[in-house]
Amino acid sequence: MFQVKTGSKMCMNASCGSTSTVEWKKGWPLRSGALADLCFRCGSAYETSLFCETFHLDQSGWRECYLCNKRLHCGCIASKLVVEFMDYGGVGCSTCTNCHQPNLGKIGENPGLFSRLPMNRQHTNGENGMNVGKADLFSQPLVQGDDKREEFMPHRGFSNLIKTDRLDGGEILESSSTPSQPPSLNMPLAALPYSLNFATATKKLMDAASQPHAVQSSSSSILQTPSKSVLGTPPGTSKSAQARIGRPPNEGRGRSHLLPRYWPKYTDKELQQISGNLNLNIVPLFEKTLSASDAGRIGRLVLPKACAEAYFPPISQSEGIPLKIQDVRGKEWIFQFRFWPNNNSRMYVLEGVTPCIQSMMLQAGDTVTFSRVDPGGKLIMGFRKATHTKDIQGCGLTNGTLNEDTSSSGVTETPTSINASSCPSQNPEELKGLPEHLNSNHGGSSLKKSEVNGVKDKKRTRTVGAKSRRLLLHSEESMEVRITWEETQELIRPSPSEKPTVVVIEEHEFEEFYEPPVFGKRTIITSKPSGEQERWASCDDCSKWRKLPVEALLPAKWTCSDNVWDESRCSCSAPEESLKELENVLRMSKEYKKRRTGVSQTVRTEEELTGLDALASAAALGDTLGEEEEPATTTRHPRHRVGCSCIVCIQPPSGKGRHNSSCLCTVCSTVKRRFKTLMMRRKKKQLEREEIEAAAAADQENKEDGKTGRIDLNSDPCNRGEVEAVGVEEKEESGKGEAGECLGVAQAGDVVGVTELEGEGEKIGEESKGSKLI
DNA sequence: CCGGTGCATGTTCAG
DNA sequence: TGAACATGCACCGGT
Repeated sequence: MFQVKTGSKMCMNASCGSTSTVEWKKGWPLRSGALADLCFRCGSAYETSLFCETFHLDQSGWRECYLCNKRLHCGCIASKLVVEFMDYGGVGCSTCTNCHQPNLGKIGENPGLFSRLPMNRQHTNGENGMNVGKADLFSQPLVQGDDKREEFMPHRGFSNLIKTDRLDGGEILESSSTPSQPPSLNMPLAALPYSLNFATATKKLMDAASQPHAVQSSSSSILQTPSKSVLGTPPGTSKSAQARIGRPPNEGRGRSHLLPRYWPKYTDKELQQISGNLNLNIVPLFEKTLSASDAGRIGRLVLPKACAEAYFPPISQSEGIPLKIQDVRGKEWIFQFRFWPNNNSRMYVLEGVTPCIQSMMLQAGDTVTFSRVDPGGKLIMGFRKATHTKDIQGCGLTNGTLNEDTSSSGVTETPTSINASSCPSQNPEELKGLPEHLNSNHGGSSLKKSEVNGVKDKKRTRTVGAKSRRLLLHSEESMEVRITWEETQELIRPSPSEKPTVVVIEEHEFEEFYEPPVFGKRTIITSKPSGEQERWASCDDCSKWRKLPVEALLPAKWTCSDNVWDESRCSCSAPEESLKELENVLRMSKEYKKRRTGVSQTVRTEEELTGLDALASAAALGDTLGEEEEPATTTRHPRHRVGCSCIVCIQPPSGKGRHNSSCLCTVCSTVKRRFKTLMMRRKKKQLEREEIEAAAAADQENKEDGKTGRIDLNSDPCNRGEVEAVGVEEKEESGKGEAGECLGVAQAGDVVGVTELEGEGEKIGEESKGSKLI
């Protein structure tokens, strides 16, 4: 049940360097794949890769919080230092099962590994028996009142640890709870699952950073940790703030150690941005480049086994558990975290990720990042968009290999660093965006580019290899990248200096330009309930959305620094607009895209949208867009979305946004015109039907009278009339459709304020033109 | 028939 | 060589 093994390994602490005999325990009820060893000489923590095979707790077991390592916040010793972990949703610990006090608090209040020494001494077992924290306290699944814990403290040789100044609890607490701690300081801690030993890890990093020989050690993962100067430098002021540095696990190549490609590669700036956006302290855990399968519709994201076992809650059942993960915008998602048996092993997946992936507009090749919020332990999911291949291929530093980097996570995209670094013709300013290890001019690193993060490029990009790349290009999702001519039309703008010559052809006015058109930036126009319109554009550097005047016309390449309309947001460092507004814009962007795709696939092939559909689109669009806080679904029917033409969704809106009956806006006039035409058509049809019926009756009467003609028993005069009427209708319809007549049913005045995406006004018009009558 | 689910299999790569 | 992972595919249930 409980095993203790001893072994020998090199202490990672460069200042120690001893080949210590360490002791580790197999079978922590915490995480598989991550155990802590302690160097006998210096006390540095090891991370070993033993898999928890001895026993495996299910989620009903007793343990400490896997996320935040918190326990005993209530200070209730009688609770055996155990709390019941009730919520796997990323929330963290629940309440002490003994005193029922909430088990939430700040790290500083949390008795950490060594800060519990006074308490541990209560459990000290003999001269050398020492409680080293988790290893002792949670080596067994205990139930309340279980005192067997004392039997599982067979540690020997730890006495000197207690005496070590390094392991002073107060010092640890201070270092691990310092509020001003820069985010990067946490990164290496993240490599320690459960932040096992905050103090020693921090100390080790500091020691390593201060000792040149440690940095030179190619085998040490400390190589990739941020330098001391970086740690102490406010984000954004250091060139390293832009450095995308992989933060590796603490040590070694054990079986369950994270491969370098999963090391979180946040720049400090990104981390700061995320932390700022969420106002939280973010601890990067790992990241994964999306495969075609991950980004596909199947909605399953394959998790690296080691990462899943190291950072996600342990699961014993294949069905897994629901896992709550928050995205960088603060939206919470619940995924099913589960596994499949696979070759005597496990394959971990997150199920139900499609909506999240789509909301982030991710594709195969993009990267999702997983972080943890400390304190609290909430899981955060971010992302980084892959850059265009063309931006990288042929550029010197990356040697033509496909680099997954990067414009980054959601609201905090910073593509410039790697983009810039990829191009040989850089000025010194641009070089500031280089990761330190890529830029030999800074920091004196002599690493070759192919050895970035201690791993060859091909390894980093393995998951987007030739096969994946092919899939990437031809996957259905990626087809959206292929911009259509119709879409291109929207981006084309007359040359700014050009004045059009108006030519009238068959009573239609055309603008002629002699200069070739220029491409503009795609933007989104929204409307407030008041009717005021706003234009939104995404910065090409940081991808933040900026609110602009509706009359603003942007060049193809536009960044925050070009934002002459809003001085407070003319820099990429400026925060984005409110979340609500952004959600609205992003939703519209998505819907816009969807609508465009849908339109190109349906309307283009056949004018299937009826006048009612077009009307419903207009109504639903207006309804949705007119109300800023409305979700993507219509308020009428949660399952229906913009454009839905069902009877529910086309109901006239009520309350806010309703147009006055005298309104003469485009939509209202269209509705009125349709209504008028419809009434005329109905009247006409009725007349025709009456005429046909009368004719049929007369004909039958004649036949009966003459008794010479045969009666067609299969003929239904009414139906025949109906068919003929439909025929007439269709004929008439096509004619009117070509003439641009818009018909439909709706009550005039029932249309809400309509907000147009750029070009949508024409789009609706086009739909109407091609629409059939009802 | 279609989409979801669970598992199997082929490929890649680290040890 | 075996573990990890990407993806194919059979099965099953719902429509």
